Amino acid sequence: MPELPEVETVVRDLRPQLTGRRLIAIHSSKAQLRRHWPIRAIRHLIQARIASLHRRGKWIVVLCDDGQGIRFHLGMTGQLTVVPGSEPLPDHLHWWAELDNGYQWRFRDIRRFGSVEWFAHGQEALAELDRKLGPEPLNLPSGHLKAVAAQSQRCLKAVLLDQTIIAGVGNIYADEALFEAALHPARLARSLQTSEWDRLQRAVRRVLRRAIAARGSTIRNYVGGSGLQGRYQQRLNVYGREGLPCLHCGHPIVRQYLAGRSTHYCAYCQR
DNA sequence: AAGTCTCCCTGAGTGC
DNA sequence: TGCACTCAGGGAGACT
Repeated sequence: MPELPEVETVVRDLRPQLTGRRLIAIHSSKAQLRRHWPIRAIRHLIQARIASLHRRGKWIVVLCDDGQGIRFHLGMTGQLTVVPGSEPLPDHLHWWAELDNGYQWRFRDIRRFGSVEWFAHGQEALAELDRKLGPEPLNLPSGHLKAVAAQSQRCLKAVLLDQTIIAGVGNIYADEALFEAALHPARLARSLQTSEWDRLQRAVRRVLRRAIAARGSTIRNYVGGSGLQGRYQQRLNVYGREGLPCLHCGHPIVRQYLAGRSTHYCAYCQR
């Protein structure tokens, strides 16, 4: 399940493999993804040269030197990789581009929750994300969470998952950050003290930084841009550990359905 | 307006 | 072994 650390890893892996490369041919499958890939986009992108790769929240935007852009979302099972063109095409491949060095840039997505979009003006793809997403959690303005959520009637889990509040946190890292901050996921946002907001904000940043350093978490299908799996799943404190002893106090980890997602926490450590 | 629910999708896991 | 069933969840849009 790609969240910010996984998407960041993909972008870092792809950047040296794609930057400066020219697109020779583009193919897209008939299976419908969450967004329609316009057929005319292929004609426009042929011979375009890739200039830069960007991550915003869980989104990836690739800009070409003529201003065009391609925007990806990995959804649940999306995989964006660059492989030698001689490698056989896998199943669930939805979009792929032939590069000028004989490699192929591939987007594979088993569950098709992901998306590929073409933009005549790639900067607009980024601007649109800036309009609808909250700030990046790795450099949040201090006091941001309190400023935007202190009046909210929602629980903390819902606040962390809301991409308009902070961009890039998903189910795994929301649970991990709440454990790190020793805050109960069902706590109402409006009940938090300033010091608790600060603790939560620091915890989010710490958890994400550590996860990026470990190349993210591979729960089922995630792989980085070079096809490598992540390692952070070995360091998760609560996510996926229902019934197992809390690594801090030994009480069993509880799982509860919250904000539409299964939520894991230690009822003893997180009040 | 703010918050919650439903839907999309497929493979893995479970129980009989 | 085979089959039916459940579960996983990001984001869009419908609904309360």
